[in-house]
Amino acid sequence: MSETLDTVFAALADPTRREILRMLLEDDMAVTDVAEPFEMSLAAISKHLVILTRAGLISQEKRGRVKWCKLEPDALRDASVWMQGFGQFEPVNLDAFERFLASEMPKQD
Amino acid sequence: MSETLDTVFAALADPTRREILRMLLEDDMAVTDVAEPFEMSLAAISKHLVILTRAGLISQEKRGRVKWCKLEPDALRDASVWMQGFGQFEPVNLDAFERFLASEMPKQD
DNA sequence: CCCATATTTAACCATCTGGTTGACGAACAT
DNA sequence: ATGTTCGTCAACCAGATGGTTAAATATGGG
Repeated sequence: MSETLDTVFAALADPTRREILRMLLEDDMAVTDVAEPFEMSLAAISKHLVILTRAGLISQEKRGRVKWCKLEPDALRDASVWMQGFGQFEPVNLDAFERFLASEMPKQD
Repeated sequence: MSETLDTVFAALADPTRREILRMLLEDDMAVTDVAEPFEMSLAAISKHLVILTRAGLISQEKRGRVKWCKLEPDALRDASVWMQGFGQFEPVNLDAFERFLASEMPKQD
């Protein structure tokens, strides 16, 4: 059903990949620049970027020789929604959903 | 840094474990009852429960022969906070919410 | 064309994962 | 005491994961 959650959560389960996402939060980056602060090969980083891309968490666009990596935070939405379902512990009934909705609605911007 | 995020996200990256959490949202359950709806061995479910326990997402308490599993939704807080750092995706829209609802419904076909 | 830069691919390796079956221990019931 | 139910443990397996190095594939610049 939601293979997306599988791949998103799996992608987030690695500290290197979370750090990459954090870096991309500041700005788009070329693959080489993403790799620079890590003490691992460029090939390893390239693999991590593939995993992040397949999870939809980043997108990559090639301009010339350089492939730019861009954060795609929308991909976190489903996962975030799933997790927030557990924030309202207690019942799983519609009341909880309504409270959830009510608490989210005003923040529409 | 936070090994916790590793284990929490890794625990969430499996559909069986997410379904177990969903079941526990309704009520505490014995291990055997957790395993019942799944088409896999009790031993396999037992392993999944260990992973969820180590991630802090559930707790287990033995009363007599029966080991009860209890959801610990607080463990999701750190992960949730981390994700909200990417909060460019503004809150939850109804579309996403409907998907959440659907995921909470008992499986059909 | 030749060379350097940017990135991926290929082959390999060690370890982790998710599943199996079967044996085991612990707690109850009769 | 014997057996049954509950759950874990041990050994095993196939496949995924995270890393390596070395070769290959663009692309851009003298």
